[in-house]
Amino acid sequence: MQEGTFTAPGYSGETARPAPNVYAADCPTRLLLDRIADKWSVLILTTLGPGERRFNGLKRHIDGISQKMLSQTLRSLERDGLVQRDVVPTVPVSVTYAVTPLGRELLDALQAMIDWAERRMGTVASAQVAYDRREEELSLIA
Amino acid sequence: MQEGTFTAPGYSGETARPAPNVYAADCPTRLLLDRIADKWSVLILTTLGPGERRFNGLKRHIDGISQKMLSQTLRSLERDGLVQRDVVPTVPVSVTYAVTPLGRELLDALQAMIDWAERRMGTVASAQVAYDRREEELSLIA
DNA sequence: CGGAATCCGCACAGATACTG
DNA sequence: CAGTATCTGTGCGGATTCCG
Repeated sequence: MQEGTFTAPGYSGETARPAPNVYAADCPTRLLLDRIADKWSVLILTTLGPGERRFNGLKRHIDGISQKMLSQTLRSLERDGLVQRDVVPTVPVSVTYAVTPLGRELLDALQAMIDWAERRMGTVASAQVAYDRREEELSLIA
Repeated sequence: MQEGTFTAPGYSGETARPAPNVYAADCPTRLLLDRIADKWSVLILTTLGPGERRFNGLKRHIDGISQKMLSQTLRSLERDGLVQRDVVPTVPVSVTYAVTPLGRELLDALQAMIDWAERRMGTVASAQVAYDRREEELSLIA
């Protein structure tokens, strides 16, 4: 087994405890975030959105990803049923990846977030500049 | 300054290079993911969704978050213009956090993803079990 | 109450080399 | 082409302590 395998936090030793609150650590949103709130998962999904791609095709398209992280994240997505891996036994072997129907659903659900990023990341960048400038001024007083 | 300040990757030494492709490292989606694709940002935003909260109120509601990460992530969200911090000079001082209009927009955009998690994380969990069982069988053959 | 400062482990991510 | 194996380091995130 390779080092990082994206295992769930796994609250195993929970034998009849207070159970803090229901929003808690096992709410669906947190479980989802634990899986796709990383640097590459969403990028891979969106890249596969228009159609299937091969390993090195993905690697070329997603600038800066290492083959290790690509391989690792693809396996995680495959395990979660979001991506399907198909091996075509040519010589040399050719492997294609595609989003599953479940992955397509998630991709659709993520689209609003992606659209927001296109529209608003400029505003966010401005907010940062303004914030940093205020901080700068405050530190000059002291 | 505290240790982690969520600075951008910062491609500084890029003096006239090939510039791989346009999807690249500075597309809006990646910039957004670099900021909110962490363990706590989305959780804090959704917790602030219904209305403003105080520091320890947030800490109590988000099970498992440490003071450091709460403080750090709140500052990051404030810097990005997504969350507003208000200090009420009572004794002792009371500080409230609320989503800004920009943060509200993002929250709305994230809602589809959250809804999907509610509906489908069960399916994802099943897919994992099935995947792990297949892997188990394969390793038994070898 | 609402943090800041410090210490520290370990998981994650990158680089490199090798394989079928 | 499509990966795995191994080494290494950085920084994320937790625990603890202290402060206005």
